[in-house]
Amino acid sequence: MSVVVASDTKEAILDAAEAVFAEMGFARASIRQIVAAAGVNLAAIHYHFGSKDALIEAVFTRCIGPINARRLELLEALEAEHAKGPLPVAAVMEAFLEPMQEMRESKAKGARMARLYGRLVGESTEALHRMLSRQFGNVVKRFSAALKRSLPAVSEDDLMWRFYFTVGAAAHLMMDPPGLKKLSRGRCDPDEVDVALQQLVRFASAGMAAPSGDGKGERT
Amino acid sequence: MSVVVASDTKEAILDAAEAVFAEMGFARASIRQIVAAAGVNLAAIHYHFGSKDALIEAVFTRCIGPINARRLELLEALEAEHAKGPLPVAAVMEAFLEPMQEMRESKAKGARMARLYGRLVGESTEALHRMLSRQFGNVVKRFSAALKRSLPAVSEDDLMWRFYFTVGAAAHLMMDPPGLKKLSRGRCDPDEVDVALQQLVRFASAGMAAPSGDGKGERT
DNA sequence: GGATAGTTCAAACGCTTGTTTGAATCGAGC
DNA sequence: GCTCGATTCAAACAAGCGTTTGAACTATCC
Repeated sequence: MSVVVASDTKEAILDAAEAVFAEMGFARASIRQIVAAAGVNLAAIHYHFGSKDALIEAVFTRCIGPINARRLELLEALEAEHAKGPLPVAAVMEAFLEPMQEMRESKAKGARMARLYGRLVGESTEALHRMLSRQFGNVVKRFSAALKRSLPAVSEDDLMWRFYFTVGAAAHLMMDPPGLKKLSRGRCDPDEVDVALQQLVRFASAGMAAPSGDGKGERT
Repeated sequence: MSVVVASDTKEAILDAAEAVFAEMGFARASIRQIVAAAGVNLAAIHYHFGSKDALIEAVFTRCIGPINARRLELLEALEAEHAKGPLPVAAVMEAFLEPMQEMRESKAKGARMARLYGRLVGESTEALHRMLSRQFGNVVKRFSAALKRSLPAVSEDDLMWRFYFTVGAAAHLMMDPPGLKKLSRGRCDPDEVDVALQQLVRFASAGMAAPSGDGKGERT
C-alpha cells in the first residue's frame, strides 16, 4: 500500500473523535463511542494520545490550524492588493469568516468540523482555553491591526468589542444551525453556506463600522 | 417561622443547581455536587424534581421566564411610546438585550444566571431545545414584528438572519466574558455591564440596519 | 396520643466512565 | 529464523454517575 504518513488508527481515531465530539459535545462524548466509530481497540486512544483531554486537544488543533492559516493567507493577499489605499472592512471580515464557513461546504465532514469548532467556544475547559489563546494569538493580532487600518474612526476598544461580537455571531451559526431554521420557521436555510457567509459578512461589517457613541446619547 | 412559599430545600436545590450548572455546564455537573452545594440529601433532587433532566428544565425555566417577560414588557412600553411614528431599531434591540444583561449587574447570582443562560445555546439537548422554543416563541414573534416595522427596507429573511446573529453575539458575551478580556489583552472589561450593553446595542443595531445586497455585489 | 401524609436520610443499586495491564500480534533488521 | 520495538487486543480496574429503596423523622389533624 501507500506510505503510512502517520498511524492509520491514529487518523481513524481523530476522524471518529471529530464526528462524535461534534455531535455530542466534549463532555457527553465517551471514548468508547469514539473507538467504536473508529473501529479500533479501546486502549488505542490512550496508546496514541495519552488521555481523553489530550485527544480533544489533538482534534481541535487539527481542525483549527488550517482555518487560521487560511485566514492569515487571505488577509495577506488582501493587504497586498490594497497596499496603499484603505482596506475595505467587508473584505477583512470575509477573510476572517470565509475559511470557517468554507469547510461546511464539503459534505458531512465539513459540517461536523464546523459544529466542533462552534462547541469550543461554549464548552472549553481551562486547558482548552489556553490552547485556544495559543492558536488564535496571531490571528487576533493581525486582524485587529487590519481592522484598525480599515476603520481609523473607530476606537481600538470598540473594535475589540465588535470583533468579539462577530466571533459570537459566527460561532452561534456553527454551533446551532437548526436554531436559525426554527427561529425563521424554515424560511432561512443555514446550510446554504454562500448565503450564510454573505449574511454574516454584511451583518458583521455594518456592526464593525457602527458609529461610536462619542459622549452624546444618540438614541435614534 | 415565615410562611414557606415553596419547600426551602427545593429553592436551595434550584439555587445550587444554577451555580453548579453555570460553572460546569450541564453535562459535567453532577447531582452530587449540587446536593453538596445546597446542603441537602442526595435523594432530595429526585424527590422534588424527578430526575436530573427535569431539574435542568426547572432551573432554566426559573432563569429565563422573568427575562422574557421583561423583554415583552419593555417592547410594549416602546410600542406605546411610539404608537404612530417609526420604532427606533436601537431601542428595540435594547429592549431585547437589556433584560439579559441587567441581571449580571447584581452580584454573583446574576452573573451565574447569565453564564447559565449562555450555556443553553451551546449545550442544549433535544429536550432542552424543545423547551427553548416554547419559552422563546412569543418573544421571537413579537420582536421580529417590531423589527419589521422598524426597518421596512430590510427583507424579512435578512431580519431573521440578523436577529439570529445578535442572539449569538449576546450569548457569546455571557458564555465567555473572560474571552473578551483575553482577546483585548485586558483593555475591554465585559463586567462593566452598562458598557457591555451599550456596545452590544450599537453593534446589533448597525448590523440590523445594514444595507441589503440587492443583486449587485457591492464589495467595497 | 395515635394515625397520616409529607419530607429527609443513609445506603445501596446497576451502569458507565477514563484509565491500566499484560499478553498476543505484527513487521523489519541482522 | 530470530529478535526486538511498535502496535493491538481482551479484560479488568477503581471511581463516579443517576437513580431507587425503605426506614427514620416531622408536623398536622382527629
